[in-house]
Amino acid sequence: MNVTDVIVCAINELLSSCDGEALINRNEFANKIGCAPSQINYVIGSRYKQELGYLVQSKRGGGGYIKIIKRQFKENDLLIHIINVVGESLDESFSKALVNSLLSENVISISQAKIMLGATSSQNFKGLSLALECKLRSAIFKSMLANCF
Amino acid sequence: MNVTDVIVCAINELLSSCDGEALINRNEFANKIGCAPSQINYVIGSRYKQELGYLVQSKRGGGGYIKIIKRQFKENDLLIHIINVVGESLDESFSKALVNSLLSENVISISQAKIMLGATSSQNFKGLSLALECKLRSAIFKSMLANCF
DNA sequence: AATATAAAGGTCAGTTAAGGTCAATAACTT
DNA sequence: AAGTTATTGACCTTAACTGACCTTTATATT
Repeated sequence: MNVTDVIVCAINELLSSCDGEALINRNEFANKIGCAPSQINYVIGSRYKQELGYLVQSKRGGGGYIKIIKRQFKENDLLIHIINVVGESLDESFSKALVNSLLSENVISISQAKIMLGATSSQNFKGLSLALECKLRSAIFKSMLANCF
Repeated sequence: MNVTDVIVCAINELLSSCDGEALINRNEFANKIGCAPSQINYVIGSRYKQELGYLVQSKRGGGGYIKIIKRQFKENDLLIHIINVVGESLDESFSKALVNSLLSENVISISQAKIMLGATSSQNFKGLSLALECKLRSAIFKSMLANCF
């Protein structure tokens, strides 16, 4: 069994015993497992992605922590589906279309839609290459959806 | 819970029980909390900034005090204030503080706040320089606010 | 009135305590 | 052999906290 798997097990156990919220101190946790602290980041980055329904929050400095939250999506599987449909790149017109379709299906409200359109507007990315713009838009779009519910 | 959080709680309690005005004697207050007097300044400086809608007044010498006043914004004034306050660069922690401030003043709803937090999360900007990240966040943040109403 | 002293609050650099990133390497898989 | 996944450590950023020293103000003394 990989160290990575051990970490995954430990986090999952925390998640299920703590109502979907695992709160850890990175150093202490790494020490208990017996690995480098940075491996905790590797595991979180590779196994607890947004598209899998997880949210990760953290704070540095004194009293710092990492929090992993498992989302209950229920009937909003549509969200997961859309998050998966959006790959690593998203252009403005497709992003607009997605927002409009979410709106017309009443998954999001008009005010939410407006914010999303603002966030993904190409105006925000002036000066960047198109490839970078689309990559960022994809990350931002998925992040908004994942955080939204 | 950090000492800083204890101080924040104590100040917030004073603010809400005293009609938006917290009046303290620094030494006495620090003594009650159990910290160095200068930590009070640290907390005020980092949590009760003018940009977040607070005014801080103080007097030294005998009978000295520190007064923290929570500004009351009318309607869209807070919105205007925030758009003005955000320059060409915005780091994650300040952006979070601004969103929370909009939320607590009921200028935006919780679901709007979540979308904004998702859109401005540093996770979206991995691989970029800090300077570019903050520049983009500023553009996105202002764009969301501008579209929002 | 001028001066000295005491009683506040302010500042800032330095310390400690976290978590984040990334490139290099090792260990699997196919 | 090539490609993917795991693992690490050196270096970075952020946050909390403190104490030595500074400035301001009020009050007591001469």
